[in-house]
Amino acid sequence: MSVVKDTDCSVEPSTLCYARVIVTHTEKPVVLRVAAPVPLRRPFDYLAPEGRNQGSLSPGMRLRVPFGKREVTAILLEVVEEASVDAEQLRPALDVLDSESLLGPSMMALCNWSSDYYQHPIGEVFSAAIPKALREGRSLTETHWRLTTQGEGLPEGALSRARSQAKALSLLQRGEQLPETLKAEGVSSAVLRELTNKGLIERCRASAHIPSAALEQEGPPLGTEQAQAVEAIVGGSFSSHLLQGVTGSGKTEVYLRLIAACLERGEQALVLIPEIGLTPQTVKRFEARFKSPVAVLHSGLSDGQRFAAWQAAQAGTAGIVMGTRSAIFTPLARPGLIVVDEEHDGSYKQQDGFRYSARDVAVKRAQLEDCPVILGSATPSLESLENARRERYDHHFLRGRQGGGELPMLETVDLRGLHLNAGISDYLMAAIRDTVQIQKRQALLFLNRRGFAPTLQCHSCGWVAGCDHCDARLTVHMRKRCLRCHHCAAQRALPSHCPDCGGTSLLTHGLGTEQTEEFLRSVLRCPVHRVDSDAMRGADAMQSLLEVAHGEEPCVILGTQMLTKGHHFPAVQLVGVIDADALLYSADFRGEERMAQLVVQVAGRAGRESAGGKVLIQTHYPDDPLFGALRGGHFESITSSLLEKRRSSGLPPYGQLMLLRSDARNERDGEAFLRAVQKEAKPYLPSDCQLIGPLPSAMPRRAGRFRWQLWCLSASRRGAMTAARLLVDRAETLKKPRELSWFIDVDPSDVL
DNA sequence: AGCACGCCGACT
DNA sequence: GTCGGCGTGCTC
Repeated sequence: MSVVKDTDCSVEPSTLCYARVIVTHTEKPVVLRVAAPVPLRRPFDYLAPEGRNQGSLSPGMRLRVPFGKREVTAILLEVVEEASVDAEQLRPALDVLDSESLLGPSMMALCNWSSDYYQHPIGEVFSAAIPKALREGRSLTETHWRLTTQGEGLPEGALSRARSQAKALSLLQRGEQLPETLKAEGVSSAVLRELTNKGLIERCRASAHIPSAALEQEGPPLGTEQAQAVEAIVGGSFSSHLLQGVTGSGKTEVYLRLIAACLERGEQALVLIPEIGLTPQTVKRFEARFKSPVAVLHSGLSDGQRFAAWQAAQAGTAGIVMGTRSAIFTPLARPGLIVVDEEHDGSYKQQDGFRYSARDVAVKRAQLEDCPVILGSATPSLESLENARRERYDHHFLRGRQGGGELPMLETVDLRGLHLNAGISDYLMAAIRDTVQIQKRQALLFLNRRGFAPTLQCHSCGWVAGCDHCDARLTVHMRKRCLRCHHCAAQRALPSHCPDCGGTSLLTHGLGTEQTEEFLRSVLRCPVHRVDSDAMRGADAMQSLLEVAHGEEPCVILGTQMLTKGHHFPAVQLVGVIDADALLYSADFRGEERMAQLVVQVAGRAGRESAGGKVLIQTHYPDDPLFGALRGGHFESITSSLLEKRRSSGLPPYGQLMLLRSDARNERDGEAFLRAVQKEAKPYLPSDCQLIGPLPSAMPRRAGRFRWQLWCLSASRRGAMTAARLLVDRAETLKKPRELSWFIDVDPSDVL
């Protein structure tokens, strides 16, 4: 088995003679295969550090290793017998940073699977699973404080003259404590330092105590369907479930019951929620039910907060771990349940770097952890519906609304030939007036375009304000008196005359939330609130809006996509979709699916806690069968007809889609590169895969770069995987212009 | 991604 | 004569 011959060593530098020592002194050579924190798709092999016995090494430990001219923290993937490179090239690792694995076998398997499935560098996958502090080589911090043996031996009433110190000691007599807990009791860090100097207290790691399964409060009684769903899902081993229930049907209560059962088994629950759904209310509802601590993970946390929540999950001290997309890679000491709420939501797909779908990773993880996974939605994705149809998922329905609310009536307004004011027909206007003035309720209007107008044009010469860096028009923002590109950072002052002909008559075309807001303000006496990313800049803007929405005050709430994400609007009686057609015009093959989901989601905001809600959808195509189905409340018939279209075109979920995308300063480089990849890959492509393109993106130039894509559509998963590896391999080997970049997007959420 | 080495232009 | 521009190549 020895791969290093004696003769090799005589000509090698002294450090490499170490290799021979290891090889000749152990029965089997020990090679440590690691993931280095670099964007490379291959692992690196090392020798064990000097004077270290191999028995204590397990995958998921961090190693300090020499890497080129520098030192990095790498993750041990596996211990193998034979290196993938010549033994002379191996260098010994410098140190092992952990006494036990940070991740455990199932998380290691998940990371390896993700790296392979999404064809993303393994080192960057681990960056999603291990917090920055640990990746930078810091040790698993001793987060808690406890009494030393000397501290434990103190007599009753010791240090009574130092009041805070005595207070700290009495708290610690109950057991170890977090510094935050002590601080809340009035113990400062100065006090802790003094006690440390006296040798009475010390830092320690949290003992792996299992959090209490006790309830803070009982839940409401379950309806029949809820009880059936709970009954069917509850259990300890792998099973996957699609929980489909309209807004207000009580999906959350089903999750809460299942989490309670999970905690009772002494296990932890992982709950994923969409990006914008992570309101303090969501967390509060869970915290109000359980005594067990909830660890929260989202993008707004500092490194320290993230590390603390990660540790609580990993050590098992948090019973519930709740977070957005990236939380799916948080290790759990005793996983027992995974919930993906609003599984259709686009924010589960990461749109840059490591382009994973947290929903799909969640299903894989449940399988590896051997626990149940629930995907919940009022409007499931076609992928999940198809999985349910194929009986990969158990399909549970919640049809009734809790608390007696009825599903709102849905009506289309035929816009053809109608006079519009800021996009609003007289019919919709009358409904708004009736709602706020007569009924004294709230109206919610949806318009998926922010700004005042999407186009500015010169009336004299026809000039149109376009972005210098993108193939896009600049949006007029009246409030800030500027023109902005919604696709890059470009922004400039609103011109007073045409830059081409000097004409002073500049017209706006089209409609945005600012304009509709202005119009509504001018004709209505009640407050009009605009909810879009411009108006919701401040940290508490959303908070104060939600306070308004939860009040009884009649008002109009006008907003973009933001409105559809999980918020409760109990006093809303009328929902208006101002421009449903714009949603249908999408160049993406998921346009209709998105539009149907959006209408149903936005409709779900109406009359949630009152009877007789109404939904008006303005469109020029009221005869489209999609609207017919929406009017009839037949979401199922929409999805089955959309699935039929997907089947005939071989698109997901009937075929697997991957895009090789390129991005270059030069207009033609990307196309040439993708064409070369295609030519190289074609002879080796699995028979059930086809390459389409290269095609320019829907917006070919964006932020000064030209974007192209090569489609790969595969009939089988196996074929898709082979093709993905092939495409990436060819793209990596082919020489490319230096400033061209490329990436693969497996299961893209859009093809724009 | 870093971080080297490497070969061509304006400076104390 | 050197400081430094970023092109190219490698990391077990």
